[in-house]
This record gives sequence, C-alpha cells and structure tokens, in this order.
Amino acid sequence: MTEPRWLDEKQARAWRGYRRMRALLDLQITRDLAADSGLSDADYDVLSNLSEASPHRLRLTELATTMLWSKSRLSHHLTRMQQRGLVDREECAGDARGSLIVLTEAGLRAIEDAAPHHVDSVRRHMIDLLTDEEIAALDALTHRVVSHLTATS
Amino acid sequence: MTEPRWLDEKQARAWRGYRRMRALLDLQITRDLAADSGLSDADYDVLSNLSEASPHRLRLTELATTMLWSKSRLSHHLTRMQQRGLVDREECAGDARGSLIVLTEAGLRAIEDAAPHHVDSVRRHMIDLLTDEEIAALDALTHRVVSHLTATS
DNA sequence: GCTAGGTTGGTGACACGTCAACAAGCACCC
DNA sequence: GGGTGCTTGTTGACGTGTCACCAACCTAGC
Repeated sequence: MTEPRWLDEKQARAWRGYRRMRALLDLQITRDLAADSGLSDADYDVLSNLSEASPHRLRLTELATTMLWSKSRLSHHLTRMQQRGLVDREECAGDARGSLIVLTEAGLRAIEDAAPHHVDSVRRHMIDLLTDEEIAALDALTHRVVSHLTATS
Repeated sequence: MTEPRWLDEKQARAWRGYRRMRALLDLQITRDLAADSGLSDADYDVLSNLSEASPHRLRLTELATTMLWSKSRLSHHLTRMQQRGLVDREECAGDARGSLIVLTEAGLRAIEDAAPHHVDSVRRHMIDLLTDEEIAALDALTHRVVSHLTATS
C-alpha cells in the first residue's frame, strides 16, 4: 500500500449512507416479514426462488448458487424448513447423488400469503421514497457493480 | 391487504439489483478484509467507531446504539475481541453499572493497518465504478431512506 | 431514607452460519 | 472396466447472533 486514496467528502457521505440504509432497511424488512408472515428473510428467499422454478423444484446446488449461499448453509436451512413442512427433498432421476428441493403445498401458501405484505414493506420503506430518476440511477449503478463483482471472482 | 401493488418492471429491476449488489459486495469486502487484515466486518466496525471517539473509549450502550447492534450481541463480541487483545473494559466513573470499552494499542494498530486496504477495497468494488452524478444520487436516496426509517421506528 | 421503576451490562440456552471432512456417485481416459 | 479426479449433498464441530432473564445500579417521588 503506497499512498492510500481516502474517500472525499461526497464519497464518504454516500458510502456511510449506503451502509446505514443497508443496516436499517434490513432490520425493518426482517421485522415486517416476521410480523406479517412468520418467515425469516432466508425462508422468504428460498421459497421465492422455488416458486419461480418451473415445476416448483430445484437442485440444491443450483438453488445455492443463485442465492449466493454455500451448499452447507442451504442444506442446514432446508432441514429446518423441511421440519416445518415448507419444503421437501426428492431423489433426483439421472443423478443418484443429487436431491431435488420441492416446494410443498404449505410452502406455496406461505409464500403467496407473504408476498403482498413483503412488497408493501419494500415499497413503504424504500421504493416509494425514490424518484423515477433515482430508481433508474439505482438500477444502473447496482447492475454495474454486480457485473464487476461477478466478472472478477 | 386489499389489492397488492406489485413493483413495475423498472422498480423490480432496481430492487433485485440492489439486493444482489448488497450480497455480492458484502461477500467481497468481507473476504478482502479478512485476507488483508484478519478482521471481520464486525471487528472493523467496532474498532473504527472506537478510534473515532474522543479518548478512544465509549460506553457499551452508546456503541451499541450507534452501531445498531443489540447490547447482548455487542457484549458477546467484545469478550471475544478482548480475548484477542483488541479492546479492553474499564470501570465507568460516575455509573457503577456501566463499563467503558477502550481501544487498546494493538486495536489501534489493527485499525490503522486495516483502513487503507479497506478503503481501497471499497473504491475498487464500488465507489470508483460510479459517476459523480450516481454518487450524488446515492447520497440523496440513502439519506432519505435512512431518515424515514429512523423517524418511523 | 426508601421504594418503584427504569437502565446497564452480562449470561446461558438455543438458532443459525462457516468450515473441513466425508461417502457416494459421476465422467473421462487409457 | 478400472483407476483418477471432480461433483453432490450431508454432517459435526465450532464461532457467532438472538432471546429471555438477571443482578446491580441509578433516579424520582414520597
């Protein structure tokens, strides 16, 4: 490290703002989700990904990579969700190692009940507070950062 | 819940982009921090807050509220950091219940060594990828959301 | 003073995440 | 077809976060 290039005033403000929003928004949305639906963020993400899949089932590895989770974490979490009846595991035809994660009836009901509340929460605490220009800027900026991060690693 | 107002295309793109950036950026910055300095995000935040305090010490409750952490979490984390010699606890003159969290010499060295690398990481993976207009938009937008969230709760 | 009610920090039990290791299965190549 | 090496999903141990509870302490009102 030669001469560290510190952030200037504006950059520092933006960075700290981002960090703080991130933390507060997380807390609030987690709270709302738990109060409205009894689900955790993690539960919601798993259910939502499964519900968007073709016949409501996905390979564990596939689910893990799209969620940016480790297989281990997902496996642990799925056993807990399985005990609550939200998902199930099926054997995978064609690959005897694999297991298919299936959305159960109860899981489908859970995500369908939760989604409207969740969208409302996201709107109230973030989206509806932004102008169209800010939405566009956020879209552009986040996607640029995302492609940088997925290219590098 | 009457008629749920789903997100339109642009809003959904921005929201998903935000979520994905958030996750990827976290992973990357955590990785960098661990590789460069052997610190976790949590460690860094604690040390950075302490180093900015007047005589390098803060009440536990004060630190917890500025970090948006529970006192319990902070207390647990501090005992671990204390075992590594990064912080220490002092008795609090004037309030026998309280304890002052103090930055040790080693803790100061740790944060001073870590900071340049950390700033570099933040620049490379986010700040330097944004235009000045985007920085300004991010600043405005995050601070609006933050004040909404702090006002409500 | 002293009592009632709030605050402070800590603790133990439990939920969750990470990491390393593993058995089982696939795929390829000779 | 039988190594060789990679992939898949699971497990156990351990580090970390959450929650409920607690003792010690402050503060105000009487």
